[in-house]
Amino acid sequence: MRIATWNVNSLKARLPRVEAWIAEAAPDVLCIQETKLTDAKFPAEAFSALGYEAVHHGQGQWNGVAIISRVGVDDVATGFGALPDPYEGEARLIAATCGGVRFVDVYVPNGREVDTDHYVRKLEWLATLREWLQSTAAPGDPLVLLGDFNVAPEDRDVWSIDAFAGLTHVTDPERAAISSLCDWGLTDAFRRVDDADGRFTFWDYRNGDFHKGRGMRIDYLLVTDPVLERVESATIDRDARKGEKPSDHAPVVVELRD
DNA sequence: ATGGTAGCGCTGCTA
Repeated sequence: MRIATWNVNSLKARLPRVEAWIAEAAPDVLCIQETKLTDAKFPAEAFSALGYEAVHHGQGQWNGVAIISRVGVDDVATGFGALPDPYEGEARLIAATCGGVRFVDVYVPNGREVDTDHYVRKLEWLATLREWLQSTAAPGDPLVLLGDFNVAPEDRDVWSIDAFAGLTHVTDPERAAISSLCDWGLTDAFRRVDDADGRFTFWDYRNGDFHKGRGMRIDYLLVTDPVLERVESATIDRDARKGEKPSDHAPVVVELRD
């Protein structure tokens, strides 16, 4: 089974690129973030034309997450259920079971600047995610928590740690929140098979960052042990960041043995 | 080169 995560930065602006990528990469399950659409405007028929079922959780203008699958979409859930959401009203989580694996697709809040209200609520959102996970799933389940985490787990996951001094995405509390998720029973599937530096999934549109190699690895797939033992390969599709109207993120693809 | 990009939606916010 081939699974992928991709922050598309507006599905309206990116639909032609997403359709082309699906046709070429042929994922079984693609989880996307930042659709920036209402549910009413989600182009489900574009995906059914390619042989995929899709479920979407959106609000319009900002955020929005979707799961696109050709191996079924069952038991769909959105948001944190009964738990209070520090970003109430923002569409940042959708979960579904596809091909026997539970997928939890997240768009973690950016946090803007350290020690602001947004940053504090980002940490609370991640703590809530851990609590929600613990109350709705077990580490022995085949599960993938994937998406745009807006946290670079290690110094080598940014192009220059010095350039990030005092900024969000690399602070100890943010990294501790990701570690806490992993402590529950998750492992970074990409790092399991690729230990190299300079592996990035996001490059800011500004300053020509992509062409200068100034990126960050903030999109990943955290998997439980039953999925980890099936991981065959993990790649970042940098080509998807090139060409006409690219997203500022590249897709991350993980191949699982059957 | 002391500014640069992109998307949303129409003024300035978000990333």
